[in-house]
Amino acid sequence: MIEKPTMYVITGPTASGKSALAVELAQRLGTEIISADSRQIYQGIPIVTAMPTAEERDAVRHHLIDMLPLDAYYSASQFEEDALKIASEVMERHGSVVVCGGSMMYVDALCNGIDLLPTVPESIRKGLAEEHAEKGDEWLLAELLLLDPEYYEKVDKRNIKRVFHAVEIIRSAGKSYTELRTGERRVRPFAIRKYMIEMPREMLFNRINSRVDSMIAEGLEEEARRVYPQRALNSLNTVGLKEMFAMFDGTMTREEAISRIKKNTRVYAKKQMTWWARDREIIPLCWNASPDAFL
RNA sequence: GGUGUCAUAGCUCAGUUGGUAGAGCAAAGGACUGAAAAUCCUUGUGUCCCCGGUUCGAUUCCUGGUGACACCA
Repeated sequence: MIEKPTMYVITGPTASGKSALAVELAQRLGTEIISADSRQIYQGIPIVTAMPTAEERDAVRHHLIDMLPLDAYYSASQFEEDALKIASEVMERHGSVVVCGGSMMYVDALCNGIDLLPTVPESIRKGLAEEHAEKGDEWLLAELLLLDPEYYEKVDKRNIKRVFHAVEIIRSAGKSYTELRTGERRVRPFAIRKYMIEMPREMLFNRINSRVDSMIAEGLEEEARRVYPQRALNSLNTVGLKEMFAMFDGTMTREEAISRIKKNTRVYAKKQMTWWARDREIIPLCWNASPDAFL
């Protein structure tokens, strides 16, 4: 019996040391890295996203980073498709692949699959946005109740972004969202070992704070200023940039902006920990574990 | 040394015409299936500085103390 190829997934809260560990592991396995990061995939924002360094990228080949223009639309589903394709190529070459990233939904989409929904045409999204702006949340909720009463019951009605999304999906597909949302898990033709780096919270928060300070020292402000004209883009709705934009707009002092970045990064790290806390397949990994722990 | 003001949640402060208290920030917990570093939800017991007094009852009023600040010497 031939051993199945293995995908090693390294997740963990931001600033827990995923990238360095992934590089070490990939070197030991003689394989490549696929990034699962919804912001590192974009070009032009290497500082705020803590992109792998030139040395790391020279040492190990990285996929799905630094490749999309900021205005490109991307999603967890597209990530699933792209990452799967690359993963099978890499596994064919090397027998294994390392996935590294902190975007929770991307990791889940790759490991378990995500429902096949229609891509929403720009015209439908825009049209709905205009209608929503004009008629308000109540109207949008009524629209969902009409189109899909079952999902209407389930959805968090105060999270209007979700309501909006359901309606645009229904309009694009001509089917109810409930029909499309099967939640089915896909079985992958390879083994998956999913790890999460664990670190005492105080230590993690200290690392986050000092990482923000070094981002500032490396020129976060200049990076933010360069992309400021495009600030409405989703790719730039990101911790570290939105606070800088507020500073440029004069609604925040420099000092406030920096401490907000630290705070919001801490909140983000907590969100990641909450997400993976209910993942039964995740294997906790002590922050100072050596790559031997995997083999 | 004298006079005045203040002392309430980790921080900044509000408030109780005497019936043991609440905002912002900080912090904590959670949701999540095609925007996810997004989006959304929930959580405030604290010797109301200390000792006494008045009162059925004091964090609130009064005496004294301690500390901070301001002004006068």
